[in-house]
Formats: sequence, C-alpha cells, structure tokens
Amino acid sequence: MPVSEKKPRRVGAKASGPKPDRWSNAFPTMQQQHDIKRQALVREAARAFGRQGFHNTSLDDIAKALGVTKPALYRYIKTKHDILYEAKQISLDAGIRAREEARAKSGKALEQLEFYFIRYIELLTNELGSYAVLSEPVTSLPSEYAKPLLARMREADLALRQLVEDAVAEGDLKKIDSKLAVAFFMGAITHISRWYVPGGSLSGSEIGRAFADFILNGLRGDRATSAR
Amino acid sequence: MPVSEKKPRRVGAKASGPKPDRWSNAFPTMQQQHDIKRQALVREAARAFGRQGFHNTSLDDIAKALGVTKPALYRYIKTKHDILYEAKQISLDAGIRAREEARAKSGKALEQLEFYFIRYIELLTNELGSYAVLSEPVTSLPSEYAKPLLARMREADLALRQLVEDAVAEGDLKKIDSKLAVAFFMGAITHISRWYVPGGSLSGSEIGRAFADFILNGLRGDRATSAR
DNA sequence: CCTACCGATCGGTAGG
DNA sequence: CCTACCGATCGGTAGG
Repeated sequence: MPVSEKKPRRVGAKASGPKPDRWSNAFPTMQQQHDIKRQALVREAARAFGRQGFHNTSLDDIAKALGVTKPALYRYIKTKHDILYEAKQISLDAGIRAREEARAKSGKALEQLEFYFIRYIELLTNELGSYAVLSEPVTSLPSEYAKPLLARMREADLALRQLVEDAVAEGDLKKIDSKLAVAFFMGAITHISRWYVPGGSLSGSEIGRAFADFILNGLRGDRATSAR
Repeated sequence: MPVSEKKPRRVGAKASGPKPDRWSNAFPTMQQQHDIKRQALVREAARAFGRQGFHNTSLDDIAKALGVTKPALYRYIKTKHDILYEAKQISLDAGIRAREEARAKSGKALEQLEFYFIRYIELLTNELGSYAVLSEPVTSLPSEYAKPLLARMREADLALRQLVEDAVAEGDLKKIDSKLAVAFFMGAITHISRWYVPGGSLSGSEIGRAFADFILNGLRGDRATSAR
C-alpha cells in the first residue's frame, strides 16, 4: 500500500523538556537533511521518468545521478513504485494549487479558468523536474498505488468540469459538453511535458498565455461549423 | 535495425509457369495466412500496449491473448521492439491518410485542417486496436527503431505547421505561432487514446467534430485576452 | 506450433 | 552509505 503519507517525526522523545539549540541551529537537523535528500531523490527520478519512462529508468540510474549506490536509496524510499507515486502526488498538488489560486483571484468562472491554465502551465514548466512524470501512465503502478491517484485525478476532472459548466451558466462560454471540453484541454496541457525543453525559445508563461487563449477561444466558439 | 519493411514474397519460385488455382483459390495461401496472423498479432499487442503500456505487457500476455505460446510469436516477429515499431508505423500511416484525404477534398487550408481533424480522430477511435499505442513514448525503443519514427513524426509536424501557416496567409486564422498551435492540438488529439472507450456515449465522429470545433475556434480567436 | 531452457536485467536485501 | 548477492521476470532460443 502507498507509503510514507506522513509518519510522525521524532517518535518517543522523552519528556525531558525542549532541547537546547545546538550550534544555534545553524545546521539542518538530521531529519531535515533526510527530507531534503528524499526530495532530491524524487525530483531526480521524476525527471528521468519523464525523459525515458518509468520502466526504462533503473534505480541504478537514479542512484548514479545522485552520486550514490542503489542500496543507499532505500534509506529514503521503500520501493521504486513509491517514487513514481510521490512524484505523481506532487504534480497533482500543482493542479490543486493552481485551482485554489484561481478561485482566490476571481468570482467569475471564465476568469478562474484563464488564471488556472496560465498558472498551471507555469508550474508545470518551471518544475519540470517533478512534473515531466505527468505523461507516465498510472498503469505502471500496481492498483494499491494507482487507486488513490486515479481518485485524485477524477476529483480534479470533476472540479474543472464544474468550472466549465459555471462559465457556461454565466454566459461566457457556449453550451458544450463539459466532459469533452476538459478532456480536450487537459490532453493538450498534459502533453506539454512531452515536448517542452527548459532552455527553449518560449517561456512557461508564454506557453500558458497562448494555450489559455487557444482554449478559451475554442470553448467560446462563435464560428459556425461548416456543414459537411 | 527496423525489420520486415517488405521482404520479397515467394522467393525462388522456379520458372515453371503460373501455378494452377488450387481449390479455385477458395482458401488464403499460406503467405496470406501468415500476413493475416501477423496483423492480428500487431493489433492485439498494440491494444495491450495502449492499455497497460509496452513494458507492462509481456510476450506471454500477447501470446495468451492469441491462444498460442510465446515461441509461436517468433514466426511472425523478430523482436518485441518490432511489434511496437510496426504498430507505431500503422498509426502514423493513419495521419498521412487523413492528411491526403483532406488535401484531395479542398484547396482551402482551413477546410483541409477541419477535415483532417475529424477524419484522423475517426480513424483513431475506430481502429483503437492499433492506435492506442500512440501514447506510448518512442523512448521505449532503441534508437535504430526510434529514429525513423521520430523522422516521420517530425515530417507530420512540419506538414501540419505548413497547413496552419497557409490558413493564416489565407486570412482564415489569426496570426499565431504555428509550432505552438500544432503542439497544442496534437497534444489534445493524441490524448484521446488515453480516455476513449469504444462503447462510450460519444462516437469517434462526434468527438472529431467537437474537437475540430474547439481547435479551429481556438486558433481563429476573436476574443481579446484579458489583461492580468 | 510446443516444451524446456538459457542469460541478462533489475528490484530489493544482508550485513557491515 | 557500500560490497556482495539473491530471486523473479522476461525476452529470446534450441530442438523437435
């Protein structure tokens, strides 16, 4: 089953009062170091998964990229699946974050959608280390790992459909199948991680702006479909 | 290196005149049977690759689905990579076919694009057995296999960009970055194979029509981007 | 087209 | 955090 959701830090500390600040806390504690290293591991792995795919990336590859040997990784993770699972969680978090920021920004559904597209794509491209993994199918994971991820993906899907329907109700989008609309733009967005290269000619915000434009014009749609 | 492009059928037939029609050709020849079986193999495998991913599908799985044992597959393919390679080729062919039909249909770039979207998505959804494989990254293949595929993908990309630019020149689309536009809509279209289920509420043509609408309205774009 | 098998890769562990 | 290793999976082959 999915692991390390949040295990209690510092178990069994005896009730001997607060510890004195060693070296004025100039150095991260061991626990902090552990967390930092774990994060680096997941980021590095997610980058590799995004580039070469989960199954084409061995733990030896990841270890080498981090300058250690494979067994050392097991201080930070329990299985290889853990890594993909956590990387996916991080990229799902980005979606939630973008949606929350959007909601804080405006009451109008259309404006929320616009902000969401731009922000989400920004996050995606800036943190490609963790988000390239988006294009890795969940089917690479056994169902104990896949199920919670699929549940979160479905949740995100429903929230976006609701936003689309709100925008329709508010008269800012034409009447459309919200399910189809979300499948449409999420496909385009998810695919960015397959072709975006950080040093390229376009920044993440530029892509975000252009995509938001394409999408919203597309869903707004004044153009009559030609009869065929 | 990529294999079985087209090997000569019936080698070494002695010059003894045409063979008589055995049983009035009521049965397929051995060669035809071989071809049919090979096709079935590739289709079945492509379906599985699309569902579970290339690496999560063993040759034993494929063999079982076809009611034979693994070694039997090697009468029809040389390596597992062959199968993915051929499945990818087939799905690339579909793109070319849709583009050619579009060009035969109209002189206007915009109309060609519209026809292309609808037709391509139709082919994709009807033949999901072979095309679900689209979402499998080429990086699952060693470079001898990947290179020709990437070349064809690039070719398709360039052709579509040209179409977009033509439509702009003809005044039917607003001035846009054609590269970005193609990345946008191909992302959305490729992703269809990840969520489409044959028995669903929407037919391939309906999806095609809706997507063509979204895309073309998006690229046409009259809506002013809100300042932020 | 099958039974039987080899060889390499790779995730994970022992033990320090 | 390392050296050394195990065990299972799986692509591919021998031989019939």
